[in-house]
Amino acid sequence: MFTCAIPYFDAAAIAGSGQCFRMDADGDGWSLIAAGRRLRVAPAGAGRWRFSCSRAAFEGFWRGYFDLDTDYGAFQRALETADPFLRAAAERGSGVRILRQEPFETLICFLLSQRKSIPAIRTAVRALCARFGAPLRGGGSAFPTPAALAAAGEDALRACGLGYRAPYVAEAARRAACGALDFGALAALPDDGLEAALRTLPGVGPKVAACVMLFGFHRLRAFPRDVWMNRAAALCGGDFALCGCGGFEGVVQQYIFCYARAERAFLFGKEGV
DNA sequence: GTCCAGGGTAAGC
DNA sequence: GCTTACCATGGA
Repeated sequence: MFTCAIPYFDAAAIAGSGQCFRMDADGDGWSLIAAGRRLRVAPAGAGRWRFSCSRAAFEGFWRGYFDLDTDYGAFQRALETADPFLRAAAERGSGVRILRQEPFETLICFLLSQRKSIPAIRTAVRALCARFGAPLRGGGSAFPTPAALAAAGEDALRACGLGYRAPYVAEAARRAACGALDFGALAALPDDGLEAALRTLPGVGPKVAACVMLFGFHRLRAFPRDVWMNRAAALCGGDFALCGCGGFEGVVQQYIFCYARAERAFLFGKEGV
């Protein structure tokens, strides 16, 4: 066990942010599996959080995973002078962090996310991990390796609820397994080069590419445009006033996403979405 | 049963 | 260039 105070960190906000799909409510906290490691996080009062790992594991892995060395206070301060909508979003979304998830897992999750609800995505990801991921001591499974998914076959992927997205996942897994898709090389590319490379994959369009860039490669300029962004932008005269947010547009997007979903009735009317 | 979901693609204009 | 059917299936 390791307990510490963390500013601008809220496990509930992260679990509901839609950037990860393996963080499950568990009693008064949350359980998750990342990079083959299991963790439970729970509030410990007064801005403190309790992690079910050693201090060494926290410092060696989870600190980076939760992006705790990035100053989100600076993002919050920069948004204090933004327009009222972005200010409200920043206040509501404070505590969200851009996780440093594995690129392959992020790619697969957002490939299968298209035209799916978040609960449905979680179900599909759970099925993939249960059938093709390596079991972990103490329960649960790691996210499947590229080789495991490449060998699965499209029918077995469909059986996990992927539907017409099964060929997309199969092809991405094949390219990753054979090395044609080299995540180390991708990480060295500038933003535009990375986006272009991702979009050579079938099933990867502007939105999925932006999600993989933001959540899998920590490119904070990426701004995924989904149905929630379009709805929210319509309330802002067509688009957001992101001037002043140069360099962390993706963080702002997460704030807007959390705000729009949490306040959907207030923002869009009770009979809307 | 109906409707929609963290979209992408290909066909048609 | 921009619009439009269509894609499978789980959840609400």
